[in-house]
Amino acid sequence: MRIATWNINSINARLETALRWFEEAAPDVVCLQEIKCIDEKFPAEAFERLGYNVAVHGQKTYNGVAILSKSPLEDVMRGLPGDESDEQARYLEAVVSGPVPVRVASIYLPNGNPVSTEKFTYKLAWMERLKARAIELLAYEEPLALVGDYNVIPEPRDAANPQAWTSDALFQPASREAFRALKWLGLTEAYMAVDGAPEAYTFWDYQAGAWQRNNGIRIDHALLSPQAADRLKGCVIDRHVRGWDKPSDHVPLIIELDL
DNA sequence: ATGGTAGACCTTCTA
Repeated sequence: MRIATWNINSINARLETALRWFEEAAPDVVCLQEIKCIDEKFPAEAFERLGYNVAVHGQKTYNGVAILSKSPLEDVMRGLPGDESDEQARYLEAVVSGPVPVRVASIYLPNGNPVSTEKFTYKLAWMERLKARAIELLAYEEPLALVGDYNVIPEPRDAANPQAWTSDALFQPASREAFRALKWLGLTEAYMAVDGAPEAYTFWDYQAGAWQRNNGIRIDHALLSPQAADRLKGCVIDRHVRGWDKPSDHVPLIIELDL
């Protein structure tokens, strides 16, 4: 089973690009972030025609996440627990049914810039809530994949020009520590776990010719429970999609699980 | 030191 995560940067502005990739890659499950629309405006029919079941947690203008799956989705949960006042649509969780069910979460972790504002404290608080949810889910001792745009550059090797990110929320020591703390719970980062783990990026800014200069960062990640990591067969970044017409600034990250 | 791009939407915010 192949599970992908992709920050699509508006599903409606990107529908043609998205469908092109779905037909090319034929993934079993796709977690989308930054759909930038309310549930009613998600083009679900276009994906249902390709055989996908659709779960959406949308929001007007900003954020918004979705899960698309060829096999039925059960136990759908919208929103990250831990703060009733949080209205940002950044977390959607569901169980992909099958002989070996897999729980999947589509995560759009807050960007957190600028660092000296409440946006950064919100980011860190959100990561703390994600950690609490991960502790609950790990207790099930089942295959679990927490995938998405984490907005964290884990290590200097994950940026073409790490110096340029030192004052950015994505590369703050506190952000990186919180990401490491998630992994220390017993989650395996899929991309780093596969043989080789070549230096590669998942995001290139639209500005200043970042793609042409390969000035990218690796901020989209897949964290796996031990029961999922045991079944990990591969993890690839679909880099070429960034060179298409009307690209998202992110590209898909795909994990393959032997279920 | 600044500007460079993209999307939603109404004018500026977010990234």
